[in-house]
Amino acid sequence: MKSKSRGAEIVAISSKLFKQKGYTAVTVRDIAEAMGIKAASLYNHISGKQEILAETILPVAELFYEGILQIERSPMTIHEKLGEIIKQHIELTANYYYKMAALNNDWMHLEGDLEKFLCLRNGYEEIFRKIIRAGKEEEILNYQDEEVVVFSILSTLRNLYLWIPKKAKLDQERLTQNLSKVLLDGVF
Amino acid sequence: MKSKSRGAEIVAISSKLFKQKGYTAVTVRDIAEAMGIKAASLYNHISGKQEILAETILPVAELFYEGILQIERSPMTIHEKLGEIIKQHIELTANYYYKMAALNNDWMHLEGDLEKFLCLRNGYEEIFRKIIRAGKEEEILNYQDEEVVVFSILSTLRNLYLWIPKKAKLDQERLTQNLSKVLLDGVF
DNA sequence: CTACAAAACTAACAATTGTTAGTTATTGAT
DNA sequence: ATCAATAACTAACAATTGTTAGTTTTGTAG
Repeated sequence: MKSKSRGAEIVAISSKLFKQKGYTAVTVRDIAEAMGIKAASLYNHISGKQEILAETILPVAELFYEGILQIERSPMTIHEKLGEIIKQHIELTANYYYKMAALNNDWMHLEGDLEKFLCLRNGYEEIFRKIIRAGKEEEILNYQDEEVVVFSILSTLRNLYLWIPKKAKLDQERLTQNLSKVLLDGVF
Repeated sequence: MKSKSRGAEIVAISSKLFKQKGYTAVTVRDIAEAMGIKAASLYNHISGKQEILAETILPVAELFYEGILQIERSPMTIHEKLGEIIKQHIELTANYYYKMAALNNDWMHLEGDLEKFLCLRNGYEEIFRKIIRAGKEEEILNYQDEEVVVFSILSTLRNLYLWIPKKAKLDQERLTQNLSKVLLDGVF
């Protein structure tokens, strides 16, 4: 990334396009047109299409990982930790929902940084699972199958990017409360 | 689709590739190689790449829609209906998880049949929402925000395709019970 | 064995892809 | 006003894309 602000602009516009059609279906000419310049001019600011993808995905993946690390180490109760995890997902998704689409759907097209991404993703899931497990051991949570719980909560949180943009009206605090209630307490 | 069984083979193999990389990143030469033939030979059986995508997505989308129509019309309680919806998702996903990936991630690349797909998808969601709403009106379900409930349950069900292949050991009936419990009753 | 249909092949096409080279315009500090 | 850096441009490239035309192989029914 040669310049700073112009490069970030390219990443921002690209992630919008990635959300619509996916990384592979977006051409550098699409990106250039959305920027109002010619395709070749992009290369004054970026080293290639791959760099755009990496810059779209990795910084956000790192925010998620650092966030859950912080939560894990803090002296909160299990209940509070789960609430904070949900809150972090909502906050980060509200700030980066275009990039979240690539993070969810286009990570497999990372070339140089695929391994690093998988470390972050697996690390995140591991910590989340550890908290869910501790909840059962402390007899705070009650479930049959750990995998089902981890899968269903993470599925919902990872899909927030599809949904949050439409619900900007519902403020984040209320959404955090409502979603926590549904995910943790159920609806019956 | 000129022949029947060979065309279905192409669709089956293609959907496996679509799950790994997405429709756009899979070339007809990739598909041909996976079939053990040359790219041009595919065109003895299909009219084009688009037809493969449509044949991957639409039949399964129709199964989902017809299934939920059946459930809606049946004389079950709300509780039973929701259980049946979860069960249908698990069964169809277990049978078609490769195709489910395209249904979730590549539907926007449909050209001729995009509108038809969107009707099926929106119709499905509408019926599901109606059942959730009826549950509250009959004071069987208890939640703050209808949209949050619809979103979180459908997110989990739509992500099953990422997860069911690994859990073939856990039989479908037990999974249906466990998932229903987690989604509807929560974990606290 | 022959004949015919089904299904594979080779070769090529036009269009599109990401990227590079070389050049011109724009901008901001001295 | 000058100079250097920044950022745009035009033109072209090699590779890859989906697809077509024409030909040969394969398999099966008479």
